[in-house]
Amino acid sequence: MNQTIKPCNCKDCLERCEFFIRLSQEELDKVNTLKEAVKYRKGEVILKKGAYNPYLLLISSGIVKVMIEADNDKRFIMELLGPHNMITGNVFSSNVSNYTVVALTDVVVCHLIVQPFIELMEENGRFTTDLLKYMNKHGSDRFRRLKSITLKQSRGKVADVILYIVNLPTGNDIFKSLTRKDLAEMANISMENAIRTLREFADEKLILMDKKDIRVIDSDALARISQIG
Amino acid sequence: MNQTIKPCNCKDCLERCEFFIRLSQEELDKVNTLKEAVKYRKGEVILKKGAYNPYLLLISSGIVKVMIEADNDKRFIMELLGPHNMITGNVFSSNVSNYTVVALTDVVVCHLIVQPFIELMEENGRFTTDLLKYMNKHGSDRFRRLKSITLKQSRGKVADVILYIVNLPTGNDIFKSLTRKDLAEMANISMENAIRTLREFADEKLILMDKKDIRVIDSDALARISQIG
DNA sequence: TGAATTTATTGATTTATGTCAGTTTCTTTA
DNA sequence: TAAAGAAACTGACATAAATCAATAAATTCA
Repeated sequence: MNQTIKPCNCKDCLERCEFFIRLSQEELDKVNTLKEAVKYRKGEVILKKGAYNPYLLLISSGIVKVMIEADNDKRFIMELLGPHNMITGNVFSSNVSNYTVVALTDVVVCHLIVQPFIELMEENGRFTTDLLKYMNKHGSDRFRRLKSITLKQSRGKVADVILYIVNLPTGNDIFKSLTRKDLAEMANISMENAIRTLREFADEKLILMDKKDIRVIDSDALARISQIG
Repeated sequence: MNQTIKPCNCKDCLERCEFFIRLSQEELDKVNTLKEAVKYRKGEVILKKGAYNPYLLLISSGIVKVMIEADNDKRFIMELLGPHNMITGNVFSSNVSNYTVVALTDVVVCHLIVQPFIELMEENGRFTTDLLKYMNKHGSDRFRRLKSITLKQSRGKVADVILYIVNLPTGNDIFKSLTRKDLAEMANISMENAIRTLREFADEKLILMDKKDIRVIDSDALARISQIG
């Protein structure tokens, strides 16, 4: 079962988030009192679409996948997030989550209740502006993903997923936590198609596959495949 | 050629945007001095992906389509926006646009230069919070679109596009401004596929097609098709 | 450790959807 | 108003990618 620790034991998790720098110590202390840390084991659901969720989720440690789900069990993984990222989702416009968050590794998530947070935002424009910029930047990443999904075919999509993952701050070893199904759901193609495309890339010596581990050999070639779609 | 009118002649275009309500008259006046209105004719490009763009775009009148483009000429129309909507895009994190905006009808767009705007945001947390909520709400719409594109097949996608359009504030008559290619690019399928699917819906008496005009007859059935994907 | 379960892989087949080519219908404008 | 061009449509065909089925490999855990 998940363990709730309160107050949060990750004292620096706010300071580590880029958009909290404009808060005074006093404000930081206030936010800290709102925090509630929860541990999740690999594979556990952190947040389910349709669930009541008035929280901002601050990843303290570990990696999560953020995805959308259909009523059949089709899924699309929008993004992977590691430490010091915040999942805002639709919490500023609704208390019902429209996405699902699952732990890819053991994870500690700090929950920040949104209402007092909004009060802080209203009081401190600099902070809110930084937050908005932060969200905007992440929007650009999602934009690139959207472009991949809507405008490319399998090879381009899989190349993009590989490049997306190796460029994450947490980097290369994330592959060990991802199943083939995960990769397929990131590329929005079938698992078999993903496997075959990875095999192709390996045969073409663009990547090296060892069990789940994937290492990029020819980054330029992957970028070219991404480019042509 | 486009006509630049400065200062902007649409005095109320700020007041009409929901997120400007928390500005004082003084602040509003300040923003008004930053505004530059530009007229575009139907079909003209308002903003091109890759172009330098340090502006927030405020739609004063008319309808625009916001889309992403590949290097080949494949396109995906993300959203349609009408009067009193603001296109923020990625302007808070980059001055190079990653999307293209095209006028679907004759359009007047107010350009707001971003830097002084950001200063205002930093000074007025209430305003910035409202703006962020506004963006978040629009994010939810995009979310629904993403869900449609990634998890459904043609019939579900086309049903979603129809429902999306008829639920826009500007409503039903937008269809008159949209080509079959536009509808296809909204559903992210080929034009021929879109045409055939629309024909199906018409044969099944779910919609009524008269030239470009589309009228929904059986909204529930469309919702059901949307539901099952 | 070994049985059970999940995950990965491969080949065969089907299918949804895209592409192409030709025709008709609209729209524009000279 | 006629001619030219663009958009809409239709049918035939090609193909990328999904699905199905069967096997192999890896993990889990009792």
